[in-house]
Amino acid sequence: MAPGTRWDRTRTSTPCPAHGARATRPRPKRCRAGATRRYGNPIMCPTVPEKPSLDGLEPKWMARWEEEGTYRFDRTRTRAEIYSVDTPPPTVSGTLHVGSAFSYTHTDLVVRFQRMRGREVYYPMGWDDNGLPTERRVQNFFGVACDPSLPYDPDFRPPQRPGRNPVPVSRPNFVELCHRLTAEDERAFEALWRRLGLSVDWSWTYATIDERSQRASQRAFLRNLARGEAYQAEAPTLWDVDYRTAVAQAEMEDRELPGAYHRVRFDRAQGDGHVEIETTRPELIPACVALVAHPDDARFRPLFGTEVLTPLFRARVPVVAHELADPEKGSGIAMICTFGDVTDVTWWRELGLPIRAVVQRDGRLRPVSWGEPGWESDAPDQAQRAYEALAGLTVEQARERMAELLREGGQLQGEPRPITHPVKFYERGEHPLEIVTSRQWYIRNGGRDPELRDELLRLGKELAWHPDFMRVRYEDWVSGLNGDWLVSRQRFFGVPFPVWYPILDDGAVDHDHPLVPPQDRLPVDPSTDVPDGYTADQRDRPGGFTGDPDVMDTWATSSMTPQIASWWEEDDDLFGRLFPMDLRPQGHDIIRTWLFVTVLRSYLEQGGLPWTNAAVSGFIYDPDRKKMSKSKGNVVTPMELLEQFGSDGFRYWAASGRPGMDSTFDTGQMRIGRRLAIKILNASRFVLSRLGSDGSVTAALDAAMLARLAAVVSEATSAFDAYDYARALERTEEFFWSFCDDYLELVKSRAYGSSGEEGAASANRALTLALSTLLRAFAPFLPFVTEEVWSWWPEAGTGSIHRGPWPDPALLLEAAGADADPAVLEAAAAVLARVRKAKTEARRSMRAPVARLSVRGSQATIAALERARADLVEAGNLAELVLEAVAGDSPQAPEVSVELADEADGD
RNA sequence: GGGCGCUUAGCUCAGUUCGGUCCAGAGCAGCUGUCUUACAAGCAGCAGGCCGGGGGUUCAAAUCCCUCAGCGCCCA
Repeated sequence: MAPGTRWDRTRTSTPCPAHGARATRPRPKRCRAGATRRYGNPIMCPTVPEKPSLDGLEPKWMARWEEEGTYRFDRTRTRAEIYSVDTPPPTVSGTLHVGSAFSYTHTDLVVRFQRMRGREVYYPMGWDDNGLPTERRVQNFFGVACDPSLPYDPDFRPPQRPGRNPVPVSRPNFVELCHRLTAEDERAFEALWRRLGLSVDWSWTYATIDERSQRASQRAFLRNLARGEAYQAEAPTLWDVDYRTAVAQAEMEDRELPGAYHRVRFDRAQGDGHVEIETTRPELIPACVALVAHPDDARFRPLFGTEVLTPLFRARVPVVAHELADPEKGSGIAMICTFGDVTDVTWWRELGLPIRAVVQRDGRLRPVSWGEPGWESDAPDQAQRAYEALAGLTVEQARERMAELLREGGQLQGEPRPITHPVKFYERGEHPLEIVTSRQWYIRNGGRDPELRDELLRLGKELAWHPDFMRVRYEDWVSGLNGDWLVSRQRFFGVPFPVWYPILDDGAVDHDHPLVPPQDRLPVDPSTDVPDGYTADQRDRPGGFTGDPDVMDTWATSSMTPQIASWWEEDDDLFGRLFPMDLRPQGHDIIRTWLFVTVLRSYLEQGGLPWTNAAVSGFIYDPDRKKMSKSKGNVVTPMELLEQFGSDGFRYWAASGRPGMDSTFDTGQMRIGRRLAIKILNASRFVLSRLGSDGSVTAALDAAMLARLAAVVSEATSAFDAYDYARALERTEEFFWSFCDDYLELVKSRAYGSSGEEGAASANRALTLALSTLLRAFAPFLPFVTEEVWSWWPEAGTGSIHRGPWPDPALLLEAAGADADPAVLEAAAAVLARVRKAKTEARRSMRAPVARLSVRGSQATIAALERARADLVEAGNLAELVLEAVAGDSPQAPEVSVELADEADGD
C-alpha cells in the first residue's frame, strides 16, 4: 500500500474506523465530527456467500497475496518506519517439524501486528543449507562419499539408487549434489511456509551457502583476521572420529555412558614400591606423560618430583601436583595422557608437559617406535612388543586388549569396576570425542579475554529478551566459556577459508604468513582460485602455494545473518535502513550457539547489538511430556495438520503458546481454532449480509459494547507491544465469544428494524464497527479467514486487511460517545443468562416466551437495565419486564425471577 | 552438582508483575437439554479443583519468603 491512500487518510483527516475511508454514498448531514458514514442507503451485499466455508481459503489467498505483493517490502522507508526481522534460516536438510511451524508462526504474529501498526516490515526468509546435515543427507540420498583428492568430473551422474558402497566423488561434484538436493528441500519449505501464511517477502530470500552469504562470511573473517580477532593455533582439539572433523565447545554434549575403572600399577623408578591409579581409559597408558595428585594430599606428597614407570612401556614419567586432581576420585592419583579428556589438556598446558599422542584422526592407535626421541623407554623392545598388539586398533578394541596385557603382566589389580560416567560427544556424533592436536582457526569470543566477555555480558543486558528470563541462559553461557571459538571444520560443503599459504622451497607449508585476497575478489575458493602473485601451476609445489583445505563452522556464516539479510557492504543505503534489526526470533536451545555468536560477530564488526529484540520460542512436547522426535514415531508432518485443521486452526494453537513456554502438541486446540474461524465466518455473514442503514450510535447497549471493545483493543495492543501475542489473542477471543452470544442476541431484533430506523441504524453502525475491529484484531492470528471476510465487505477489492490499520481504541470510544457505560451490556447479558437458564431448566426452547420477568437490584443495575429494556424484551421474548430498584447500595447480584408462559401460548 | 522454567478441574491452559471485588477461572472432554430467522462443525445449562507437599510473613496468600518433591530444559 503506497502512502497517501486509504489508511493514511483514515488516520488523518477522515477517520472511518469501520473500514476504508472512501465513502461511496456519504450522507454528511448525519455525520458527527470526524466520522464519515460509509453505507448510506441499505446495501444488500451480494459478495457474502450463502454458506460460508473455510475450504480452499489457503490456496486462494496465498495466490492473491503473491499477485498483489501484499507483503512486499518498500525499501524507500526510513529506519524509524521499518521493522526488520532477522529470520532464523531453517536447516533445510532437517525434517519439517511441527516445532518449526510453531515457532515461525510466533514471528509472523508479531510481524503482522507491526505491519498493521504502520511499520514497513522487512521479513525475508533464508535457508540454512550449509554444513553437516546436508552432507549426510546427500551421502545417503545419492549413495556417494566425498573424496577431495579426486578431480572434478563434469559428466558425473549419481547412481540411480544408492548402492551398498558409496561412490567416491570429487569435492566440486559433491558440492553440486548438495546444491541440487537443497534446492528441492527449499521448495518444500517454501510451500509449507506459504501455506502456513507466513507474511514473508519472498523476493529477499537468501541461502547461507549462496554467493552473497559466502562473501559476507569471508569478508567478516578477513576483517576479524586483520584486527587480530581471528587467529590460527596448533592446539589440542575436540575431534569426532566418524565425521573426521574438529568440534567446537558449543557443539559438544555430555552423555552418560557405562565404563569401568581399571586399577593399574605403576612401579616407582627410584627404589622399590609402586603407585596404583584408576583409569577408565587404560588404552592411553602409552600416551601417559605424568601422574597427578592434589598438592595437599599427604598420601602422595612424598612422591611429588619423583618418577614412575608406565606399565608395559616402561616410560619414565614424573609425579606432579595440581589442584584439579580430586583426592576422592579413584585412588586419589590419576594419570595424565595426551589426551584423554579436557582436564588432561588443562594439566598438560599448565604443567608444561610433553605430548605423546597415540590416537589418530580415524580413532585408531597410530604406529609408534619405542626408544625413539619422544618415546623413550627403559625397555624399548618390551614396549614395542606390547605396543604392536595395540597399533591399528580402535580405542575400544585397544582398551580390551590393554586390559588383557595388564592382566597377563600382573599390573592390573583386580577386575575392572563398572561405573557410569559422563562422556563428551559431538552432538551429532556416535562415538566419544577424542582430542587430537592440529592446526585450526579460532575467533576470539571472550573465553580467554575478560574484557571482551564483560562487553558481551553488557550487550546481553542491553538486548530486550522476550521472555526476559532467557537472558540468564546467555549470561551463564558467556560466563562459562573457557576457550576461543574454533571455527575450522574438516568438511566439504561449507564456506571455505579465503586463505592460502606459501610453500617454502624446502616444501614446508608456511602457515605463519597466510595469503589473503582483497575483499573485492570475494568469495574465493582457495582450492580452485589462485592467490594474487601466483599462477595456477604453482599450486602445491615448492615455492608455490596451497589452499586452506578447511571450511568454516556453519555458525561462522549463520552468525552473520543480520548482516547478510541487511546487505552489509553490498548496499549501504539498504543496510542503513535495516541494521541493527528489530527482531531475532529463535528457539531457546540455540541461545548459546546462534544468538551468542551473532551478538559476538556484530560486536566485533559493528561495535554493538545486531538487533534490539530477541524473542525466544519454546519446544513442543507430545501429551506425555516427551520431546517429539522421529525415533519415537510421534511426529506428524506440519502440512498434514494444516490440511486437517486449516492454517488458521494451526496458527491458533501456535499462538496459544506463550513466548518462551514449552507447549503440548494438541490437535484439540487446533480444532478450537478452526471452530473460531468458522464462527467468524458466520458472525460476519450475519453482520454483512443484511447491512441496513447506518447511522450514529444512539442505543446505550451499542455504546456499552463499543466501550468494552475499546478496552479489549487497548489490552491486546499493549500485550502485542510486549510481544505477548498469546494474551492478545486470548482477550480478543474472549470478547468475541461474548459478543456473539450476548450482544448479537440482544441486538438482533433491533438490527432487523423491530424498533424503527434509528435503533436499527445504531445497531448496524455498532455491528459493522465492531466486526471491522475484531477482524483486524484477529488478522495476525487468522490471516486467511479474516482476509476472506474482509473481501466480502461491499467496498472490498481496495486492499488487504493485512495492510489495514491496527484497531484504534480512541475511534471506538469516540463512536460510543461520552456517556457510554459498559455496565449496560454486562447487566443485560447477566439477566439474559438467567432467562436462558430458566428456559433450559424447564427444558424449553430458547425461543420460548416469558410471561413476566422481574428484576430487583441496585439503583445502578436497574438504571443500566432500563437503558437496554427494549433489547432485553426482544432477546428474551418477554411479555412483561418489571424492573425494581431497591434502596441503598446492594452490591449483591440482582434478584431475577422468570415466569415462563404456558407451552401452549408460545412455541 | 549448579542455573532456569514448570506443577491450578479428567485433559490443555489463563490468573502469580504490584497480595484484597475477575480469585478460584476458561476451553476441551463428560452429562442434561435445545433444530433459534449468522452458525447443530451451533446454542443453553449442569457437574468437575483443600491452586504439587510442608512451614512462614500478613487482618488477608494460587499470588510474597523458606523448604521438600516431581517434571523439563540448559550447563558442569
